[in-house]
Amino acid sequence: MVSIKDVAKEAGVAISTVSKVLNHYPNISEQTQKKVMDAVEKLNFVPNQVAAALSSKRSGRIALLLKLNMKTQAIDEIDMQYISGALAMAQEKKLDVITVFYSVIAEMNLQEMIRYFSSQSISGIVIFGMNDDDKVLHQLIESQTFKIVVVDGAETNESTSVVGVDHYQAQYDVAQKTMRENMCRSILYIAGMRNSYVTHEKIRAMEDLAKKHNVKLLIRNGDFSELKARNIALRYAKNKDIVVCGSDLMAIGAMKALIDMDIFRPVCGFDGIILMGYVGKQMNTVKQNFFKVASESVCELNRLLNGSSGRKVRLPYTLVRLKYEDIIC
Amino acid sequence: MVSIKDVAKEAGVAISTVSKVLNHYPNISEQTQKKVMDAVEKLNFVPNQVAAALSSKRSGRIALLLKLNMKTQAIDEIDMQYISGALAMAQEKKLDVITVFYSVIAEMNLQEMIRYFSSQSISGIVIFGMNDDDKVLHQLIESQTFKIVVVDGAETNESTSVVGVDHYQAQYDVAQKTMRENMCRSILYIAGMRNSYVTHEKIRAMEDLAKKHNVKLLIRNGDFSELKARNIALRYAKNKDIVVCGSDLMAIGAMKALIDMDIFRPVCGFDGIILMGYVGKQMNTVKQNFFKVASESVCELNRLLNGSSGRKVRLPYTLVRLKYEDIIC
DNA sequence: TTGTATGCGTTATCAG
DNA sequence: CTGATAACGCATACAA
Repeated sequence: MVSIKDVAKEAGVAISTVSKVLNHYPNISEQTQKKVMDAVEKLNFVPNQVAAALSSKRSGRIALLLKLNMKTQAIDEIDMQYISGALAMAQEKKLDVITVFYSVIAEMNLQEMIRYFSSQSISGIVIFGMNDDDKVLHQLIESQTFKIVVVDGAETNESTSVVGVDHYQAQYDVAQKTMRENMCRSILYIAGMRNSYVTHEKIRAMEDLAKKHNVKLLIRNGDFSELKARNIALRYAKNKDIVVCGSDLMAIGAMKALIDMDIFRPVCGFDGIILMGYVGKQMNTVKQNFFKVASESVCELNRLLNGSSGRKVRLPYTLVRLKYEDIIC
Repeated sequence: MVSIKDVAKEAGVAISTVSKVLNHYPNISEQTQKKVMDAVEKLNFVPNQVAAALSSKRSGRIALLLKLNMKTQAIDEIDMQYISGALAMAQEKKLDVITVFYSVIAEMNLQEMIRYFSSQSISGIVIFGMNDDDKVLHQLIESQTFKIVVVDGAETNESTSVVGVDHYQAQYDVAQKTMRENMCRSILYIAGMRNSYVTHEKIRAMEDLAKKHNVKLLIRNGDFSELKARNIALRYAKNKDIVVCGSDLMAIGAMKALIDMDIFRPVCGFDGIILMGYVGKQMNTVKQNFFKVASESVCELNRLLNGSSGRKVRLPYTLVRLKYEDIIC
């Protein structure tokens, strides 16, 4: 393996000089800079990130924390977009990435969790799909031991940012659009996980919308489950005018239920996943760019790592209807 | 951060002794062993893997090489299963994992690729979805620079294993089952990527099957694309008795085409992805356990890392039909 | 502007 | 059986 030492020898300079050139230190003469870069080029040298991390203490290693649902592929689609978006930006920012599933850390207390990440030289974490009742994670955030970006999260602090679309506004928009396209005096809203931050936001949006337009609103809890949404729709959809769902997967469950009941109600979803194209019926939905969400999260994390302080980053969304023709390729 | 030095001081022994205890060296007295373990416990010490990797050169870091398809969610499902299976086993075997997409290394030559992985202290690689014409990857395998497991691959060598189901037999079985369930004198086979190893196997199976049962066989290339399969079905399915596809996604494309043409032909797929449950029509397919494939691959890689030599590992499969009721949850 | 020396946390090689 | 001590590859304060 070719090391910085070889480069130094080849270029006829000291190791530290090579290091400085590579890390863009100021006060290096054009000449030595060129000598070093030539040697790097010639030897095809790539710095050993592990050694660099050890030496500098500032590892450049970040963790992606994902909540994996082993049964529902819609989640797979979103998680894959998250992963690829994150990796793309990580590569650009030269960050080393490890992927961790909630199941791995589920049983840990705060100290164990800190040790777990520390032992891996992690300095930043992107948390996807966090809930209110992930108590230890909240403690982890409050401890400010690591720089953290929470996707679709709520609170920020000095070393914690949140990134995501405005779920309140998006839910409001898509539901209002669906209302306006149809005669609507009453809405069935099938909400996501009760303890999820985005669910609070979305319910708030629906309540405000219902109040503004003076329509009846029935809220039921679908827990992001296709099956639960199906059962809720079977039970309550009949005497409502439209069905609004907190996720596409639940919208699909509800729509399938309506088809089985042989009645029609407009259904709208949330997320814009490809699976929507396979269902046969078109629905309004909010298209989030999960790739972008993740890449922006890593970008933001990188900023935190470089000393900036936590903040809230809002990403755009669009309202769409997905047809089979749109998604086949 | 508590280091091995702190443990040594606490236990009243030398650093090297602590290291030996931790790495289960022989010839350590019960007594010091206990002293060290007590100190480890008390200080809540977890070894720094980064430093260990640097020092030992044998990193315990492995890379997952995935071919990401940004448009088709079916692939997402499979890739997610791969990732989670791999991570699960990696955790068990205490291996550090990084995830790499083909796009990252696509343009590299052999030397650059070796440097890339070396610089990350990678010692083993699991390659998913490799094709015949990934020339540089073949060189990488031949170079035996790293321990490698190729999922659904062909050749092995001293430091390379292959893991996967028997695609020949599986394709044979599912097609034969579908044939027997229907009057069948002619088959349309929509094959996967031309340059993929599994495609060769599957085509061979179909040819043998057709010969044995003395039925007509038309083979067309669908490249694992839902759209291409659709077009092929539109064009050729009408005067064939059954349609056999090299992947579920193509089976879905073909089935949708048949529905559009308003004719019925039995279609069978391959993979057993959840999306099959959403299509409305049931089809025979081969269910692979992708989670298991990946976890077994990592397990096998671990064995290679520990000095065993390359071999071929066969995993089981089952024939199934997926209904919406099976996949909703 | 460049080079020297030290340390990061661990493993590994020797003496003892 | 245990303990110094030299690497591992790189970053960085400090000296020149």
